[in-house]
Amino acid sequence: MDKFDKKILTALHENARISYAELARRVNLSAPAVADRVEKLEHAGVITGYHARINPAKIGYPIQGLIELTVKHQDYYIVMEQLGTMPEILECFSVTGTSGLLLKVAVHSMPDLQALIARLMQYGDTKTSIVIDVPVPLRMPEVVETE
Amino acid sequence: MDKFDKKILTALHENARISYAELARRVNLSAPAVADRVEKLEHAGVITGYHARINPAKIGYPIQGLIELTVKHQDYYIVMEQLGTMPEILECFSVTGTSGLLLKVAVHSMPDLQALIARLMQYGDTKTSIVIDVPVPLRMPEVVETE
DNA sequence: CCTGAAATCATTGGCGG
DNA sequence: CCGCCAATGATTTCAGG
Repeated sequence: MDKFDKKILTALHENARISYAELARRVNLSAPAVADRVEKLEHAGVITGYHARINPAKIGYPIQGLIELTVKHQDYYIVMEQLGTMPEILECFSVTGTSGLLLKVAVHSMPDLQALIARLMQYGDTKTSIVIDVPVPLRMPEVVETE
Repeated sequence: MDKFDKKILTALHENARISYAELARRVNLSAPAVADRVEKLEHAGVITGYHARINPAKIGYPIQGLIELTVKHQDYYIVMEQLGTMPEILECFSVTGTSGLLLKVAVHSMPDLQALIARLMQYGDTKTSIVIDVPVPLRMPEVVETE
């Protein structure tokens, strides 16, 4: 993980669709060299994917929420299975503390949010917040050069 | 937003680095046609970016946390400014409820987490959870076809 | 939205540090 | 091991229909 890898990660985090040729120009290496490094970063698990970021509000999901779900321990695996079947759930974190799970969700309407909460309440207590704004949209940790 | 746009969004969410040629094959359109549609989706704000997903644990940030920050109202804009200067903060949501802000953070070590919390406590009460696992890594809302 | 041509890019193999 | 160069095949892009 040197300064080249650092620049590669930064550039691909900023725009994952740039060509190897363009990436090569930005980091001052040849295209085969950067392609090689990118492949190594993928294989090492540093880069785990490339994703288009889609604005939920523009495709019919104007309401985003965060739901803390306090699951009874014996239901944990049943819940995890169920979460996979609910398309409104965009992301899920298993966390320490009483709640156990934090879900990021997007829904069409308030009644839909209510229905989702009702469904989740089968598995434990819920505490819901509505997302008003996302002031820091997405950032990458500062890469620490090694070796 | 028809079935072609839906397929385009799904494919680019799954892998943002595929070529227009490959995308064209998957949706049964020509490469110029898909390139045109993608540009329109970007310009319409449906696609807001393409990002490499980087595993924080592999670049020196093994600990991820979620911090609820209850900001005193008069400090809100000062806090927002400060958050932009803290590289450990990966994402920030402004939410309803008492806490007001939810921060997703990644740090090198527990002492670093403690230091970050200490810094944030200047601006309000904090409640920190450690992320144990991310069972649903990232999903896209189901696209609803219109027109 | 498609086709087709020209420019650009990706990918491979071989060479040199 | 790592990166560069060169050549081939694929892709992007633009024109015209």
